[in-house]
Order: sequence, then structure tokens, then C-alpha cells
Amino acid sequence: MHDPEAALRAHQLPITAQRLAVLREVSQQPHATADVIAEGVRQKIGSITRQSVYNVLNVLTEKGLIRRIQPADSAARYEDRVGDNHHHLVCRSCGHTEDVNCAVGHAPCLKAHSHHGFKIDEAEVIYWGLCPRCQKKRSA
Amino acid sequence: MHDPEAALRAHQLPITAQRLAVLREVSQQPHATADVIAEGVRQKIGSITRQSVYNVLNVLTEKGLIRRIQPADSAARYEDRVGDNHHHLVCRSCGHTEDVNCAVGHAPCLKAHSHHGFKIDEAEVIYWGLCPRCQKKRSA
DNA sequence: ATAAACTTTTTGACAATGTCAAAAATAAAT
DNA sequence: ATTTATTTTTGACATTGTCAAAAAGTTTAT
Repeated sequence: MHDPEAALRAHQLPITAQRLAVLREVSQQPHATADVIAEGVRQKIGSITRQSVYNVLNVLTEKGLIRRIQPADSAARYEDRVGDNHHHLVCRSCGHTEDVNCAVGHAPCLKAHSHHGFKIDEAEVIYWGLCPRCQKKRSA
Repeated sequence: MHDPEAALRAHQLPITAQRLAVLREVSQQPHATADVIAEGVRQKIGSITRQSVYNVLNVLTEKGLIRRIQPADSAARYEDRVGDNHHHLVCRSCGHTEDVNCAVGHAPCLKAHSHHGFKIDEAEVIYWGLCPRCQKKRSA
């Protein structure tokens, strides 16, 4: 995110210290959870309430400035890589998350044959496994 | 599930009224959440505690008798269709969930090129959209 | 610059979904 | 039948997130 201030303006969102800080934090720590973001922001601007973090994350998500992902057994995570069609690799043990470029192509990358009369708008893919660190821990 | 009792025995699980009832309920109401299952069980055997429902669902999931799915913005759901490689279609509006046969083939159905040193064991796919009912509601 | 109008942030309570630990009840094995 | 092991219940608690009203801040218009 090169210019958080411009990004907010582009979406007609009033500029506040909290919004700038949250936006920067999401950018610097992709896939962080709300409370990790809160901690990061506090170290930079002194303080922010839990509720404000949620407010900001929600409004940024609605406007499409950031993206929310919610893997099983984890609080929601946020990233600022939006607009493309990538997926995620999640560690079953520690929750560590990485991006994976789409194996197929454009969104929705998997055709679901318009099953059951549903109108499908997204195919979400999560690859589950063990990250390198946790593989080592197990074998130890 | 034709014979829940045999299924429990096959997995060396002591047979209890609660386990039989939960197993039957998951079978009859695929994709139900824990509290929906609890309600269903109560109508059949009179009473069961919230904790027992969780205990039973957890042990059945660990043993592979049932499968847990956890779509975003929903409590965990359970199904007794296990061992094959199918995915899910989830309604963004009401949470209604249906099975979708895998578009590709065998599990894990998508190769993730062993990215980033992860050891991948599953590719989970969720198709997001609107179910027929909710499509109608919107246009009304 | 200033004031008015609007939005955001804070504060504090609350809801939903799960888990933990110890006591009571039940099933299985001898 | 009795013992042993497991399960169920009971009640407290943790986490993640939301709701509503008051306080503080930002933007717009004068």
C-alpha cells in the first residue's frame, strides 16, 4: 500500500489516524488477526480500542480496500492484496498463512456448473497442511 | 447411516444413547450446526447437554465417522458423508449448504505445487453464492 | 477561520460458539 | 455382580465479535 491516505480518499472515507494505522498494519503484516493488528497499531500510534479496530476493518473490507479471510479454527485474518484471484495455504498446527497463486486462472477460478440453482460468485480454496516449522517440531 | 451402533463399535467407541442420537441426527440433517443437532436430539431422546453434543461431535470427528466443515460467518457444520472428496456450495445470505462433487477428481483434488515447503493434505473448496430462495427474496 | 453537520472513536454491555475441570452417572469387562 | 474405565452432566470461563449511546474528531459551508 503506497499511499493509504489517497486510498481512503478514493473511497470517500474520512481520514483518521486509526484508519491510516490499521491500513498500514494490514499492509505490513498480511494475514494478521484483528488483535494482532490492534497490538501493532498500538505500538505505532499509542492506543486504539478493540472496537475501533473492528470498525475500521469492517469498513475497509466493505469498500474493498482489504480482504477478509476466515479459515476454520482461526479468528478472521486480513490482507491488502485485493482484486486478484489468489488462494491460501494454511498451517493446521500454527495457523500460519501464505498466498498461493490461482492454479487455474480468473475468478471464479473453478466452475461449479451452476449447481442446485445457486448463483455462484466466488470459489474459495484453502490448502491445508503443515508449514516447514511445524513439520520440524513434529518430527522432533 | 444404516447402522449407527455398528459404526460406533467398529471404532471402539462405547455405545450410548447420546452418541446414537447425535449420529442419527447428523445423518438426517446434513450440514446442521451443533445447536440444531442438539435441538433435534432433544426431540428424540428427551434431553442432552450442550457439552455432550460437543463431546460427541468432537469424538466422532476425530474418529472420522463424521466430518466438520466451518464456513466463514457460520458455526461449524457436520455431515456423515466422509471418505470421498466432495466440496460445498454455501449461500452467503442464509448459510444453506449443499454438496458439490469434486470438479477434478481425487483428494487432494488440486495440486498446490508443494508451495513454500508446506506439506499439504487437503484442498478445501467452498463455492459462495446465493441459493434459489435468497435470489428470489432479493429481487422481490 | 469558525460554526454546523456529520462521522468516527470510545466506552461498556452483551451474544454466540466453544472449551476446561471436577463430580455424577453409565457402559464394559471380569 | 463388581470393578474399572469412560461418558455425561454441571457450572465456570475464553475468545471473537457486535450493539448502542456518549464523547471526540473530521469535513463542509459560511
